Amino acid sequence: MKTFYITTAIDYVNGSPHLGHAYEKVLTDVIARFRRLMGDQVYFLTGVDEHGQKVQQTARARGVDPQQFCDEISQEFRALCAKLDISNDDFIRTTEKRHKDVVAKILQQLFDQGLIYKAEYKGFYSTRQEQFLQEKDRNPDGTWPELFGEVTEITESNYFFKLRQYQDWLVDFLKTNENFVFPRYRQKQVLEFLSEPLNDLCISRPKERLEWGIELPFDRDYVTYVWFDALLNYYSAVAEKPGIWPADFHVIGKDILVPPHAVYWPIMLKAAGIEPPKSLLAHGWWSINGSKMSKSTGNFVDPVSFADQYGVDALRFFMIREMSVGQDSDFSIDQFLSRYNSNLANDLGNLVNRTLNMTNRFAGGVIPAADESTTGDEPETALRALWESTKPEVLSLCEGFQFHVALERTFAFIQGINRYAEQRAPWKLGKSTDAADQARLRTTLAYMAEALRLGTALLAAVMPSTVVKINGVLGHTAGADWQADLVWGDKLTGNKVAETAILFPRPQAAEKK
RNA sequence: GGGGCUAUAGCUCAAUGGUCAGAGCAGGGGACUCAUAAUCCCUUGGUUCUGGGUUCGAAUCCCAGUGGCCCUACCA
Repeated sequence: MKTFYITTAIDYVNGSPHLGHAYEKVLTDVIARFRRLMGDQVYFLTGVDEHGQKVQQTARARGVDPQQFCDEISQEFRALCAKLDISNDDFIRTTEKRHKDVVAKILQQLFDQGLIYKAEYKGFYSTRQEQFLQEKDRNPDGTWPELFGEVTEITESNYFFKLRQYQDWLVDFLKTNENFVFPRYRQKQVLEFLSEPLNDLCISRPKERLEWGIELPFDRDYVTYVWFDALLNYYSAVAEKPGIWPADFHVIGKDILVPPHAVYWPIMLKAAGIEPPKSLLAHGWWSINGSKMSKSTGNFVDPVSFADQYGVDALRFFMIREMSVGQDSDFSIDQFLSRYNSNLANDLGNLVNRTLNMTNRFAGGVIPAADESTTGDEPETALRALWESTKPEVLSLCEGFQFHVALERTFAFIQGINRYAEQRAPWKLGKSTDAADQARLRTTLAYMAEALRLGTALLAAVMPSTVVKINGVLGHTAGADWQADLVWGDKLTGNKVAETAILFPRPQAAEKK
């Protein structure tokens, strides 16, 4: 079986993690967990991009060595993964030897193949910003904006990769592989970009203006342009591990689809004789309270402290429930609390608690067997029917990355369990001594618990620790075969349940502590 | 300037060109008491951004606007 290989983009360590980083990790994690649950063998890679000009500049500004700076920020990203319950199998840093070796090897190979050549680049250079400027950077009157400081036209020798040579191949590749980019409509953007002739890609920076990078193996006066370096992480991480490459999905932000991932990357691989990835998944961006994320204006959410305050699974749930994959979405505390209270605290958390409480009160804390004389009745058949329609729908939605709708359907099922409880009213049945009522009571408690187990199982990819907790209070441990567990049965019969469980305390109450 | 996406109820989203555009939340009314003031039932609410067009039929397809987001290669 070929491994399902999925990656996030590697995060640039120029700054600390924010909500966008958290989302990408959680989204990728949900896909990875879902594939594992479906029986695939999964390899999940994430990591950090540590070279380049901004890292060098920021490290200098702080008066620390770039490597030391990278060590510190990289640790924050590792901590983010741990905090968010990300199930990555590997974490790559582009300053690691395993990565640098692969980059050097591929550069040398492309150079030997004659696909890299030296040429002069002429342009307007801003010393203050340490970068070449584009025509679009100019003021309308032709002058350069103040932030660039002194701008001079200079000529610089650099190495170029023959990108253009592969343009026709790439267009053909994209037309043959219509599902290369998800969502599909984004592939149009790539093809539109390719309707103009590509320029060859400058893949070097002279050391006089940038030292913090991977040295070109064929010219030690230069370091590698950071995109060329960074993209190779997906391959370098698994170059020594057979059976993993090619990647099934690179999960990335929509901002880095064109040109790096959809143009540079497939061409780099093609040129090096390596199979291209199977697909790219481009997700949208979060705004915060309706406007762009910005640290300087304080419009910023720290995912780690947010998770500390409200719970990791609550944050994971919100991000996946709220965002339609590929589209943008807005993050606000009001919307978060609305989802938290209605779905997590009221629908699910309260259902867990009332199920436990009634089982304790009316059945001595042991989940009874459903009584066969009643399982053909309308409330029971309706609940089972709801499950039978919910399950395939949710699985199919998850296969298509429609996780936000899948969660909506899952919670509709959970609401169905609450509705079932109201119909049967076990608190009334419990007061009756009639044998038929006692039979209905046993069935009701059994059905509530079983339905809860099943509904919870559908949340396994999104809220892993919540699932363990709910199973725990039901005296249950999920089996190795998830799909086999998604079958209505009597797995819980005879289990001793916990006394009580407040899984999602109301935030107001939590704050009073 | 060029390109891609997007706009549906107060909010977040659904709706292979085909019944009266549907859900959840919020709002209003009622019921219930096992439960985290919870749950359940009923219910208000739409010029599908605007203007044209194609079609027997358009939220959906085409054209033009408007707002938002992103890209437009050497910052990543």
